[in-house]
Amino acid sequence: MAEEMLDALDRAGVRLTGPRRRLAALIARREGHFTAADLVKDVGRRRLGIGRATVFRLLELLGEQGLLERIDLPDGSHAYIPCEPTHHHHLVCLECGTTTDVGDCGIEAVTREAARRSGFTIEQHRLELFGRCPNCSSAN
Amino acid sequence: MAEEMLDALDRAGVRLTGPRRRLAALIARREGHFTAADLVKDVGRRRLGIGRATVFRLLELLGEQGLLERIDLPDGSHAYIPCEPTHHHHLVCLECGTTTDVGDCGIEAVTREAARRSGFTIEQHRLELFGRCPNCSSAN
DNA sequence: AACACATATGAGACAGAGTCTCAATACCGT
DNA sequence: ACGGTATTGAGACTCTGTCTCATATGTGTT
Ligand SMILES: [Zn+2]
Ligand SMILES: [Zn+2]
Ligand SMILES: [Zn+2]
Ligand SMILES: [Zn+2]
Repeated sequence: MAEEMLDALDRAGVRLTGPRRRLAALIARREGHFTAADLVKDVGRRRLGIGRATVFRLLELLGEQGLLERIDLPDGSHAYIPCEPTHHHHLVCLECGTTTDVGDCGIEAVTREAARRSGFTIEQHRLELFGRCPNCSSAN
Repeated sequence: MAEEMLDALDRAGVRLTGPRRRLAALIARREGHFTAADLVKDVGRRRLGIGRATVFRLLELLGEQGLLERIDLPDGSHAYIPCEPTHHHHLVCLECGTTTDVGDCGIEAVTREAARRSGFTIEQHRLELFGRCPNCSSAN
């Protein structure tokens, strides 16, 4: 998982620096979604001495490579999800943060229909599903 | 449109104060989506002397009443759209900001299918469609 | 292995969004 | 008109994210 990110960075032609390697490892060991602040806290806790700016820079880079997707939680804050670089959507557990990928399942048909009705040209869409994962559902 | 908001506020049991009336009027005359900062700027331009905090407080109130929906633009910033309080989704023009409502068009089926596959209990979802409105499409 | 130079880094300043507190004010039922 | 309570504006504050710039570190070349 960390290797995957580093490979992608290499392919993208950027340098494989120490901070980037350490951050990739931190991201790889996280579960579910996380915020930039979470990562910064991890860095602090392990005294890695990596600057805040560097964390944000890497998040942006990985986002561009499609390995991280930024979602907007219902409370308005931003979170990241490690991701395959193909188009798909996310199911986010509001309790434990676990996420699952969801294939398009017919969304394309919905956007086509919306385009037809409205006359808009649709260029991108964002679908986020929130709820409880099987674990958290049963352990109510 | 402004009346609609004021009625809803009245029904919600909050006071119909001067600042709220003036803000409702400002919101009513906006077109397309707008940010909190846009509203604050409007207030400043017209020297209405309404504090920033009051603007945010009203946006939250109207959101709770379902008359305003907060969306997350592709660049990560938040914007508001005046809205009917029934569940639906938005088509946002990336060029001029125009928005159009879209009924569910089959989204429910998509969420049901996603729930079945993943075992999640889905509680809410957010679908945002971005593109160009008929005007902006033709005037390329 | 050392070099040269572009890229990346950390610190901290900065800008913007949104929240909070609190004394002063304005609404609204009586 | 009055009184109690909800609301207000000001400004402090917190948090997110960006920017700058002097320094450090990769990396292709020798
Ligand atoms: Zn994904
Ligand atoms: Zn869960
Ligand atoms: Zn709407
Ligand atoms: Zn348009």
